[in-house]
Amino acid sequence: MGISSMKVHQFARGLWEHEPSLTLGCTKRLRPLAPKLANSTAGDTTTTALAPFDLKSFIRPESGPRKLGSSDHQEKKDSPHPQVETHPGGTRWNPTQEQIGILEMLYRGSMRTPNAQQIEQITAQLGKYGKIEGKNVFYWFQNHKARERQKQKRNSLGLSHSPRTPTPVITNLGEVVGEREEDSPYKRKCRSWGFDCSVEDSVVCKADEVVEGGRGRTLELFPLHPEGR
Amino acid sequence: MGISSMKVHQFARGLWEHEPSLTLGCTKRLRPLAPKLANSTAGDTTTTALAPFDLKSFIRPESGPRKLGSSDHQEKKDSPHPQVETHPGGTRWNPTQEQIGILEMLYRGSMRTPNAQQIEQITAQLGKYGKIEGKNVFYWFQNHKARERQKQKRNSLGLSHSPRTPTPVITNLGEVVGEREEDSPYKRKCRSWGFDCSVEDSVVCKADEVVEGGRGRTLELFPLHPEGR
DNA sequence: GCAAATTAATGATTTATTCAAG
DNA sequence: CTTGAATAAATCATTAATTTGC
Repeated sequence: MGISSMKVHQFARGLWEHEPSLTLGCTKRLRPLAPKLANSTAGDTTTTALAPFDLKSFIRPESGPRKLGSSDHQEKKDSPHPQVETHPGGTRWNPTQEQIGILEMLYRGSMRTPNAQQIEQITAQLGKYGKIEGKNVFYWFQNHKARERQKQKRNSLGLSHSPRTPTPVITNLGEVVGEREEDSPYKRKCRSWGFDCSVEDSVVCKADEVVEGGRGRTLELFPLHPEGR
Repeated sequence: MGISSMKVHQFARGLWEHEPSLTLGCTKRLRPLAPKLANSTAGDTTTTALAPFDLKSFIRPESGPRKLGSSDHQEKKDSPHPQVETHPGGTRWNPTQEQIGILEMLYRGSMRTPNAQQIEQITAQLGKYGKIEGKNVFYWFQNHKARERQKQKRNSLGLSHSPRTPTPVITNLGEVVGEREEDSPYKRKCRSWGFDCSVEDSVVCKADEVVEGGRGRTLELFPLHPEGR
């Protein structure tokens, strides 16, 4: 019984994003919105100041206590020293253009499900352009692949290439065909999970260390795999 | 099935070797207007040595697990039939009675989706009874939960109405939407990937070290693939 | 001109399926 | 057949471009 409903949830905060001081604020990524092109931003207004602390973050999700009946021991996740929270918990990866560019390039190059080793290296490389972890790379490929697929499906479906057919027929119930993409689905299994570099804090991943420093032994992670042999 | 992927993306490989002049296609997030990427983060140190980004390294010619003598190409992951034979030696986890017993106990104790830390500890404990890895624990819970659920579903279905039928809501797609199990389904998010114990090769995870050594923070995980061994 | 409200995009998780070892 | 392993689909959750109101 433990209980302890301590929420493991801590406050999020995007810290690493220091000020946008000079230059214009176009550092940011693109708009997630509709693909319309319109440049905005531009550098005139000095305002770029991003929101101070705005945040609806106040809306804290209130994550429920994950009750685990696990026996004994509760975590001691909280930090004794309230430092700037550098904790991973709340902030999600926010890829830079360089990172996205590289990932897309790899994707176009037919990479779909990189293995641990590849992820490790990609992460190391991308780490040069901004904070990033292996899981981000892993997820990126998963999501990109999936969304690319659904986009294509949607296209082939509703919009057969009829020059002018304003009324794309929407499939009733029949789902789309189930053909498996050539590049993807279920084909071979066997993959071992890996381990890997420990990127920490708000510090950017140091590629070099990660890649080369094999000696320190990397910590591993969870679904991990030993096998190296 | 099969079929062929005639088109190969090999050419892509060459692509990767290009320099960082990448084009960064603005497929999505990128915006044509964006003044190139270099500005990574603006104001901070521009030092940047920005690495050149050589993807070549990703495709590491062969570094992986040494697969003795087998010379194969690692390129084109697209291969229709990647004969990635798994490991000849049989590698899948073969749980012992004690391990299963403990896992089931935990399951009955309401544990469904242990987080990294928990997995870490469980693994450590179970490691006392036989070789095991974090991923095994992870998968066990996933599978057990899923199968337990489908078993129940099957029962309630074939068994006509049970004492109390929740009357599941069915969507037009035929999907059942009604209530989600109280246990698990999609409700809370937030889990941290984890990190974790460093299991060394074939060595069993040492609980003590793992548990206490907790300095790890966020590590990550991902799949890796052994290419055979 | 700015900032809250909208909204599309997409990062992160969980569940459903499928494959395959034993 | 049972079940460990792995991938794809569905979903949740957060971010940032765009809209809207002042």
